[in-house]
Amino acid sequence: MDTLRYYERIGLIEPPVRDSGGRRSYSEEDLGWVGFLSCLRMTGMPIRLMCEYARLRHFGTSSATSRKEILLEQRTAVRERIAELQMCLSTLDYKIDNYEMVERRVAELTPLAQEATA
Amino acid sequence: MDTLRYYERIGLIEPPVRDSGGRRSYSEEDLGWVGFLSCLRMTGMPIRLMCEYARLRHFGTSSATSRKEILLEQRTAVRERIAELQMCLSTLDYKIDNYEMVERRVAELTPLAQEATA
DNA sequence: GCTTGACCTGGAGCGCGCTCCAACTTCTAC
DNA sequence: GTAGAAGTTGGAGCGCGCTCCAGGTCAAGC
Repeated sequence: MDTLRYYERIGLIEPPVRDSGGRRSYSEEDLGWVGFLSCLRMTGMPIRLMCEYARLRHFGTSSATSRKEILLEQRTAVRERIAELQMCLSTLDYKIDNYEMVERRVAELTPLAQEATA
Repeated sequence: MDTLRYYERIGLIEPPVRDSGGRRSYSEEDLGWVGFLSCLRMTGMPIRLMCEYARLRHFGTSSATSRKEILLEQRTAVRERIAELQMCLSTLDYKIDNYEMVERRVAELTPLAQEATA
């Protein structure tokens, strides 16, 4: 909510129509756009670039190529990010395995320790 | 570099030994740890949690389980993040396809437009 | 009529993760 | 020996993306 107003302020979304009481009333189209925006945000696209994309929208099909360009770059970035995360994932797997080995070793020693303190 | 000093200040890495001139000289072990830290950062783990993890390291094997716990949670988070990114990826694919269709449609119309202005 | 609660406004504040600064020392090359 | 690069320090500053605040307006329920 605060975020929507923030997006509106920075020109990321068009001011929606208001109801009789002056409240914002988002159309289906607005909501679709907001949904796409949050998708872009999730991919880590900086707000600034999203603003650029939003600005281009006003020019209709004549800006289609520029907008596609932005999305293509973002897609590449996302793919790289996924690859990066998968690398990290295998590092995590390795570390976790290590800890499990440590735990098993400790489990082997514990009964002895218990005897010693018995 | 500034980042390493920052990490040192907040206790994420141990102060490394210094050379004769007072400069930091990171051991292989230091570097390994730093490497793992940047892996964790890449996964989006907040610094605060990394500090907690670093703190636990001091207790040796007795903290193995807690540390494993942290890594397990992070692994889950990373997997979810990857899934999320893949969702976004297909949205991007869809949008990009759309733009390509728009371009093709424009390409079909352009020759006519050229004739019109000729 | 009156409370309550959700929304409105402009603007300030915040948490994160660095990143830069000025002033200083130290090593390196010429 | 001297200039310049590359480190050192504590501390301030910054960009991002919200998020909260005080004070006001409006609509609905009792």
